[in-house]
Amino acid sequence: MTDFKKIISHAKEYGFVFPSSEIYDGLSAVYDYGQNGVALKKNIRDYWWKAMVQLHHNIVGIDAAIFMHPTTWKASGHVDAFNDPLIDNKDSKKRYRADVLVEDYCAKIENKIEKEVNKAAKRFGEAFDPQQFKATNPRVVGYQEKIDGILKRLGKSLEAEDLADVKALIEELEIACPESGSRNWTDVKQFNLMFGTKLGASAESAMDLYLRPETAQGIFVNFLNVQKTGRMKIPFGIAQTGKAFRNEIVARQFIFRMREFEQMEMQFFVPPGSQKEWYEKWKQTRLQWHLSLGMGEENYRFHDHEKLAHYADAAADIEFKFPFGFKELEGIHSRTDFDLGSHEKYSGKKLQYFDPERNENYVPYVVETSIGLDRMFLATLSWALREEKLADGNSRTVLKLPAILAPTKVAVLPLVKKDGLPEMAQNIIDQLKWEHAVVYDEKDAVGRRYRRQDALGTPYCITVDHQSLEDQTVTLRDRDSMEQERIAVAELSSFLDAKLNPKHWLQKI
RNA sequence: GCGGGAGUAGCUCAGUUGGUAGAGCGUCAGCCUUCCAAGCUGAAUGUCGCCGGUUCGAACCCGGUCUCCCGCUCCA
Repeated sequence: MTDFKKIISHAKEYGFVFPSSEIYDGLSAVYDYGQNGVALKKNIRDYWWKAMVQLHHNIVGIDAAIFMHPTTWKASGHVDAFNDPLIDNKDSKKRYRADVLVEDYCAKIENKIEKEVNKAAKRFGEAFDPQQFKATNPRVVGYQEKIDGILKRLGKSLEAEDLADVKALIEELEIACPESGSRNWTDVKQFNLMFGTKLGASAESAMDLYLRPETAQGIFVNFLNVQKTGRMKIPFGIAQTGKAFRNEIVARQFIFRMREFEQMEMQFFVPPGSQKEWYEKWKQTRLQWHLSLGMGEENYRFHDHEKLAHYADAAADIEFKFPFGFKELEGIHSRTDFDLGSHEKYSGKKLQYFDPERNENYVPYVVETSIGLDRMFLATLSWALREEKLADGNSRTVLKLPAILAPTKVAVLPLVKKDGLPEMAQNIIDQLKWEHAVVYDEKDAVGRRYRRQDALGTPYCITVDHQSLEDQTVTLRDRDSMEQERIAVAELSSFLDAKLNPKHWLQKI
């Protein structure tokens, strides 16, 4: 069994992640978080929120709706960039954008026109008028009419979403696969990476909406609301966590690429010209956040984008070493003024900031940090899961989650379930539960209960024995070292605080 | 989307030339009272992914379909 399969079955067996709607055979690339998974996920989210919002005086949070005005996605570029008519060649197995194939075909005809024009220019010499030649030469006119006809028909078909006609066009023009020369095409399919839905109860009055493909736009459209009501001064940031939806053609690798996923994003607004500096700063700050969890410096690396998205002037990923290799975990993008500028254009509203230091208005530049919460969850889980060989020859399955993220922090175990030990254990739980996630277990030998907690990632176990009744001390067992120490019940709270208070973790950033 | 592999108990997997299902671990109850999973007794849990076909009879053969895994492809 591969490591990755082990992680998936461990996630299911111990209540972290279940396939969605499993009793109906599941739903492709959709997963549910179980009782332990939801706690781990929430702890990751909280840790991020504390680091980003609570610890930065100039970063505030919002929670924007998943539904947004449809024009949002025109402005963001998603309607164009996320919406492609695709066609596959059955022989070469290559996939192309159908409209690009047709446009390339037209470009070839245009080359022919150019050749005719060049030939004529040579023939007629100085007196040659290319415009007149193009308008009168019957061959060139014929070419041009053909191009116009094709593009008009293509435009019409795409507008009407008549994909059958797009295919018919490709067949009529006898367009062949550039790679194989084959004309054996599949039907044209519209791949819209955004999920569509309807707002409004009756069909006539309904409005076409999309589920947001990224949370960032909810921040951009609220830029002025937050800036004004929060009296925010640039540079400042707006943070948000929430679900986003992408209709991925291929969604794979467990929760790594899902169609419904959760992002943790922060958009940082800076004066034009300073974006490079802030981009570098946030790259380092975000890496430090990851390193503070102690999952090994060697498991992270930066990957700078060479091909930039339409909105960016610089972009890098923080990649993590997943069981299937280094993959993107978080993106740091310098988004320029693209988004705010575009929303200005489409909305007709000014999205500018008056900078008292510069004494001028401008559209701020944006540096974005965007981390996939589900990916972070997978990174943590896959890093933490170990099959450990012990000195005595036995082995154990242990989830070495960073203690700050563990779903359960402490298990309290009576050594035996009589003689008043369960009662004392319950008393300890009643003391600790106000601060920490605590569980009780009295079933089976204590060694077995330790191993159960290991598999769930619980960092500490407290065992109550007969001596505890006499002197109010208990055994404290550490998940990672498996070492035990005797500690007074009265000291438990301060011990746990020293280990589990987020302060001690966040100070490492 | 293409190619390969796989779906049997919560998990990992057996299941003979077709004769209506098993193991280990886990779970639950009880006994034992034990500080690192392995003591004892008992119990629950399966339309063998789903639909159809062949057959007297299908977990097994055939067709379809769904889901998952790996590789390609794609990835604003």
